[in-house]
Amino acid sequence: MGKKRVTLTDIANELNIDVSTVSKALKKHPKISDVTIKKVSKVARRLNYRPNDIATALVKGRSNLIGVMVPHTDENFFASAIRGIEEVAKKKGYNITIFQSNDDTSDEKSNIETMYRARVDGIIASHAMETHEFGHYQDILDQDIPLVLFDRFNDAIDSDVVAIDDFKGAYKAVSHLIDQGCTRIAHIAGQLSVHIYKERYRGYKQALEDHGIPNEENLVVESDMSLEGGRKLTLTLLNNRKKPNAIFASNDYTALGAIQFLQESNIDIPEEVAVVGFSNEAFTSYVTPTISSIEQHSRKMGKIAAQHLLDQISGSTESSSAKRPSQKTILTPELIIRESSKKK
Amino acid sequence: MGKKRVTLTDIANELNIDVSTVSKALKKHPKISDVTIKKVSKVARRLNYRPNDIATALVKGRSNLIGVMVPHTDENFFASAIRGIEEVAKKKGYNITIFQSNDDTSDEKSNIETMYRARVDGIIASHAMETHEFGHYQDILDQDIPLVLFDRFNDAIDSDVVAIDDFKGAYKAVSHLIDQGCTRIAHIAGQLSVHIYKERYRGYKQALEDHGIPNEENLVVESDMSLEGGRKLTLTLLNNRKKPNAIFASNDYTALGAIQFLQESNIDIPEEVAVVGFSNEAFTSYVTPTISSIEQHSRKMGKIAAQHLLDQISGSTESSSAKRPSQKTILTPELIIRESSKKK
DNA sequence: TTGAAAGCGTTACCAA
DNA sequence: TTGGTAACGCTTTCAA
Repeated sequence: MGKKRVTLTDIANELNIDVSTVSKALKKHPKISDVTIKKVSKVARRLNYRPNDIATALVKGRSNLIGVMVPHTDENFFASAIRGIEEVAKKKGYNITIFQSNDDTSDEKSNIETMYRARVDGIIASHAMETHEFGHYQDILDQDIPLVLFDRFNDAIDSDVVAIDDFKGAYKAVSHLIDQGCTRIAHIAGQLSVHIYKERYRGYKQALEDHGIPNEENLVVESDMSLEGGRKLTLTLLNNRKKPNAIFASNDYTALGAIQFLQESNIDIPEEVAVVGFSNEAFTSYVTPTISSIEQHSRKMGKIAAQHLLDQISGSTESSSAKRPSQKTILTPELIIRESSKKK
Repeated sequence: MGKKRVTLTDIANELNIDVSTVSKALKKHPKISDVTIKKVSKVARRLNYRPNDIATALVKGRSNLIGVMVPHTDENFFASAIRGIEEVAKKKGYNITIFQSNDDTSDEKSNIETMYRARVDGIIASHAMETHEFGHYQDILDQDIPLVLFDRFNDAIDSDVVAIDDFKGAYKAVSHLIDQGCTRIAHIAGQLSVHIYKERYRGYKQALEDHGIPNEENLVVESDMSLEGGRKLTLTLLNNRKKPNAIFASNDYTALGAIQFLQESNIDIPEEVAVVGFSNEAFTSYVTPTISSIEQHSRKMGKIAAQHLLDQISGSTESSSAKRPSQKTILTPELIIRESSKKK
């Protein structure tokens, strides 16, 4: 049996005063005399009293808990977003509890259910890759539970959003390759049913068009975003009659796969084929050659998401009848140029 | 104002029956008639009722929450340990809430305070690097709150422990280098005041001794565990009159720094200097040359830690008067041989 | 099979 | 300045 914890009642009994007095004394309520405050805090310290936040949450109707759900906690991007969220939330006295969907819609639903039951004060989420129906997110909004979607979101849900401009990121990457003199630029895309990958593909096409380079269908391949996928698809691309002289990959793992395959084929990087990835994973600056990539500002994204959520929470506490319009923050991605695309 | 949530009372009023009946009906208590159960669940579904876990926690005295504290959530090792913890905990209906100490003892203390106030049912933690006084952990034990320390622990605290055998890991790494014919093996150590780094140093020395290789003081340097530190100290090591022909680094970042410096100095790896790191970070298999390292089984560590904690929790529920002795699980690390140390 | 009431640990309101 | 009491939403025990 867990040890019996010290309660306000214990302190009250010890001093022969009322619990309500103890409660007020501990929070230095102005109507309580200094002597009482002193007495109470002394006993509280002696008994090693710690408030029971669960009881407080029940009466206040607030848990001071923020639910955070991401596809995978151990992916660099999400881990650092979570870190950003935590920094901001903690400063305001909120704790966070973390859930992962494993990119599985039914896990996602059950996580939302759990958060709801735990009466979190708000939810920050990045939805599962395979989620295409967003009723469970709409339910959150319908319950007036503050919600912020980050990185992955969907226009069907009118919530706050923090994301980067994937279109612009891709546009920058491809324009840079064109600057370097590349003329036949291939694209290893992600599943085009997914918003962010579609946007990256759009940015790729737009950049080509704006620079008067024709868009060739067989220079675009769709991958599963794995390193192995990057290798295989690079082989496919090199089998083209007219080989590409650059590859823009939708993430860094496929970019790395491409680079490995090119190296094994004795193709010079970046002179014969230049490569740019996406996400700026830590390893891009460790490998040889270092890989040019797009920085997504994950930590900052997390911070902003938390900020939006806290705004909503404090907004909903006030009885402002007007409904606050949802906030959409789209960050500008940054191109980091490294060896894999910088020609002499 | 957040929307008013549906409660048991709402359902009871709707049906003109008592809350207690509703409560029992919803959990299909055997003494409640099937008709009532049907009626109740129908209304519950219609009103979209969700139990308030906070209220339940208050009356049951259990929060179903596990507190997890690590130095940094965005470090690969910890992120994947957390993932392991979550998998196991969730299966048993526990949620986890995550805290990071930022390797700062005062953050660590305040996190413990918060967890205590939140009435977590148990704590899994890896202590801050700079923590050398463990009273705040002892407090947890004194309150009979289940505690498991993982990876970083201290003998001053008699808690459950899950860790790897750092001594053995280092021993394996160094023995492997000797097998490869290396005779002058340097060691880039971590702060030797920290248990795990001290153990790795011990393993290093023991391996040398067991193979009849003299231990030379100036082949051992202490680093801050950063990539940059690895580079600088490799320079120091190469300045020795008799240069080393192998380096055993206490983590993968310093190993990578060493490799970069060796490459820039046109020293062949592994023929002239072989390198082994520690932790088996993902990037070790991406870089050139791939880096030999020691796998620490972080995910598994997390799973076992959670298992130990759940054992403690269920043990403390039973009124078994006998105090359960603390469980120490020491995993055996695994040597992963890659290009940086495998000679032809 | 159902109901009534007490209680979990706090807070908040009104009365003393 | 302090005390009493109801209330938060649920579970549990005992009575009906």
